[in-house]
Amino acid sequence: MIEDSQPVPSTSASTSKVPNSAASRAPNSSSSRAPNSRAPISSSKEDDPDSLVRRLAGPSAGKAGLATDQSDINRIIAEASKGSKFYENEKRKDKDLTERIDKILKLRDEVTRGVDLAKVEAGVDALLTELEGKRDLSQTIVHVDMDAFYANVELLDNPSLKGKPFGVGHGVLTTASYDARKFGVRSGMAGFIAKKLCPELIFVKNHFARYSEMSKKIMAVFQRYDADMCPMSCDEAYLNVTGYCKEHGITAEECVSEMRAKVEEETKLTVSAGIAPNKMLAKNKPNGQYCLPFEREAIMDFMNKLSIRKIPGIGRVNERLLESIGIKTCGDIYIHRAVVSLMDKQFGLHFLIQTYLGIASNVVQPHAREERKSIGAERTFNTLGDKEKLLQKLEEVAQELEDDMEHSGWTGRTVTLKYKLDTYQVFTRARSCDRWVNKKEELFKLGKELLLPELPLKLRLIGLRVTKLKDLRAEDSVAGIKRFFEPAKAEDEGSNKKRKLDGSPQVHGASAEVLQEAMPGFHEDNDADMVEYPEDDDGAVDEDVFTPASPSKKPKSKAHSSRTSKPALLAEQECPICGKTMEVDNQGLNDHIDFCLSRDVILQAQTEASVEGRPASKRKNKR
DNA sequence: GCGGATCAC
DNA sequence: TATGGTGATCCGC
Repeated sequence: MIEDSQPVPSTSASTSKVPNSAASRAPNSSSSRAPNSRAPISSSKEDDPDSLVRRLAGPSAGKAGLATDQSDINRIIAEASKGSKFYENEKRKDKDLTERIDKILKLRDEVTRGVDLAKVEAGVDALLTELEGKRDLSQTIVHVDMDAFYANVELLDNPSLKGKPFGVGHGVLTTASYDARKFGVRSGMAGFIAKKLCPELIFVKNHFARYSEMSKKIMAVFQRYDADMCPMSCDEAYLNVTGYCKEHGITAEECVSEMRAKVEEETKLTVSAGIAPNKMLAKNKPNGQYCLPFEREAIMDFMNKLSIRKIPGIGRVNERLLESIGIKTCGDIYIHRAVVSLMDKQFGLHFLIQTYLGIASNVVQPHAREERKSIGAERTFNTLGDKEKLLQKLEEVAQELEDDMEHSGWTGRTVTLKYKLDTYQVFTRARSCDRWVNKKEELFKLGKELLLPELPLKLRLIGLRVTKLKDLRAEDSVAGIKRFFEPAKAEDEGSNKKRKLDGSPQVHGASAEVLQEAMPGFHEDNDADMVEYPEDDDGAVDEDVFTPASPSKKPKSKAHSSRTSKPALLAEQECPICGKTMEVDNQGLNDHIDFCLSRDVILQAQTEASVEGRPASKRKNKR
């Protein structure tokens, strides 16, 4: 199996601005712009820069294939945002990034001056050959994800929504139905913006308990095809079906067709799948659906046209940085390999070359509990400036965190306070201590010590996170408890080592617990296209991903009328998630479960990057 | 060890 | 008229 390689792009640079200048030699190629769009006709010069308009469209905007007329939609979004603090913050970030790019370009000019690029390219070609030798086409990796998961579950439960544009979620949408997506409505979009794009838009509440229920069914199906399947969220997973196909004497396509049919049969929900020799290719669903020939040529050809933004680890920032040196597609990486090589620190040569070759990790393993690095809670609220009120928010967050840590069995040594100003700027303040912390009073006290010196501030978010974790369920509980009372010192790290690869079974933990832990966080994702998968590339259109917020706990709730319609049927019920018992009716229990699911749970997942190289990003930013 | 940044989901 | 939450990683100090 191939381990992913390295770091990725990153940034950094010196300062100042630079008139692009020579550049290596920007060959036209795809790096040049679409002829149409960029006419200098940008009438109003004080218009938002193109980069800002794109930024305001949200993280998902660039990721999906989206129609080419996206610019109109972006305009509307930018217009609706204008003047808000959110907008100003985005503008600031866009400006900072633009400056950062100027520095990079200047650095590039310095670094390439008088250099024999052909020679540099020759060196890269040697690396290329070396990496090519590591190509592994022996494994059959599948990436599956549900089509518009939340929206389709809602559709299942409320058929009258069929054919109508609707969004799931309140202030911010967790999902947009296909009919809403036609208007440019996306998950993660603020409700009022969505309404502007689509006045007819219907808002539907989230029903997390339902999604969880369906998710379990789906995952159970996937697991039949790969016991080591790795769930990435409630509607997405990677599988290695090499063994299954061999055992049953079937092809990957047959296997996946069958699996998809099973999911649909058992849940009435549809699932998209990509089959390829590694995770990156599978996720990009070559040809929209299904298989890409497991051959070097086909893979190289596919990669050549693939937008750099589709590569995991390349987000909006890295996309712009790479674009600034002429790299928009993976094929462009080769064209500009000399510059990438000379600026390895900034861009990550190894990672990019691997990406160009279409080589990535093909290791699929579920995430182990002991890989967890942190646990936290945070809450957004209407801007507050009053000290007492802020402390109250902090206390609430501390309580939530305690509940979570207790429920999941963790304690830790370092507490980090996070706060967001009303300007949307984010800051963190941390403190490590000598004892293990997981109780509300401790969390609150430490948080307070970190927050008070910063006041006065006007905040819109407060969060707490604990790191340097110790697993209170590791080993036998006796040792775990014993340690809890011992002074926190570096030695114990044993519990956090990865013992996952030694084949030992998943330690113990109640089966219910294990199941819960395996349940990934919730978020809606991907556009899975509203169409059939086109023949040509550009088939699959991954869009964005949005993890739902916890249910808004209306702090104000004046005229709350809930009392008026309290149904009968009250009964002592136990929440399957947190175990708490309460006297409620079914609706009440459901609401509580929704609450639990939305804030609690949370996958241990995610740690995959540390196991297989990740394309992380390294940036380097001053200030 | 801390703080800022970027990213995935 | 209200632009999320959880977790990870990397870099520079």
